[in-house]
Amino acid sequence: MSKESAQRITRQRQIILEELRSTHTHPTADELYSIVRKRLPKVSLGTVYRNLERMVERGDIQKIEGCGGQKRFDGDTKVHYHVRCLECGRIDDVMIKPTKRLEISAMRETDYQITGHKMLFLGFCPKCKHKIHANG
Amino acid sequence: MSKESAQRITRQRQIILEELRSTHTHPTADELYSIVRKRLPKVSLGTVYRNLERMVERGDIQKIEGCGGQKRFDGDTKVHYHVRCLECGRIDDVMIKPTKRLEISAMRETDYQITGHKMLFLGFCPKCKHKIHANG
DNA sequence: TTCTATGCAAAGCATTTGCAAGTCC
DNA sequence: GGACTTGCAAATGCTTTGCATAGAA
Repeated sequence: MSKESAQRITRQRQIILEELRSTHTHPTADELYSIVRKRLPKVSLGTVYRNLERMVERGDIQKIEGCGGQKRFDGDTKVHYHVRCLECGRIDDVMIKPTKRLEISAMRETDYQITGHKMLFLGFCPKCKHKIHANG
Repeated sequence: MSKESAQRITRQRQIILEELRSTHTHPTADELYSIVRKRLPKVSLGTVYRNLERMVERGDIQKIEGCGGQKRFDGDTKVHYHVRCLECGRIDDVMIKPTKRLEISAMRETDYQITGHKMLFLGFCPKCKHKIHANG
């Protein structure tokens, strides 16, 4: 029951992963679908969703939630943080080394067994922060 | 354009806020709707959604994203963290004092102007952590 | 009275799913 | 050949919205 069925390397799966890994824009399933379709015009959106979900489960990619309606995906498996621009919605990586210290404090506080954490910084990106100041 | 129109204190709005503040379960809009309906049987789900959204904008409550399909809400306006049980989905508060230190590091790293952050711990709640060990 | 808020129902959007056909091993 | 995947389209689930009516100020 806990054994997963074998994985097959399909052309769709390869290209989806390849394209996700070669971008830094943290695309939505929909955006990635557009990208992949340039190489695989007949691919379906369902296939993109199914594969992304599976890759997340296997730990091959990361899912970023809490960025508005659509989920976003990140092909970088290194554990790292993200930042979202409150003005334009853009997501960037924050290559701070995540700290176990906070998890230990949280574990003491809650009696949970804590296995990880997700951090999302909020603010204004280099382009938008000037706009904001001009209006302020 | 940045001036908001006046707010009216309706019975619906009052009760929605009251009920959200008096629970610690971080309910979804839907769950809160069920609760509110006990006191206001004719309230509509749309009203619950509209009011929650407005309260979030005004900073009267917090929205918790990244916990699966539905958004969750927290009537506690004190800044604090959350933890989600990977087994049963339960959300609890983590009353760690959020640190500005990480925001400062992130600001250096990214050239964003960072105004805040959201942290979600992941793990197993006191009830579920025993189950997991039993199977492990 | 005036303008915001509500209830209801329909619409919208992202995501998931069923199924027959296709493909990998 | 058999099991896993895909494409297609319909279905699902959460949330938003339009509109006439009700209600707060």
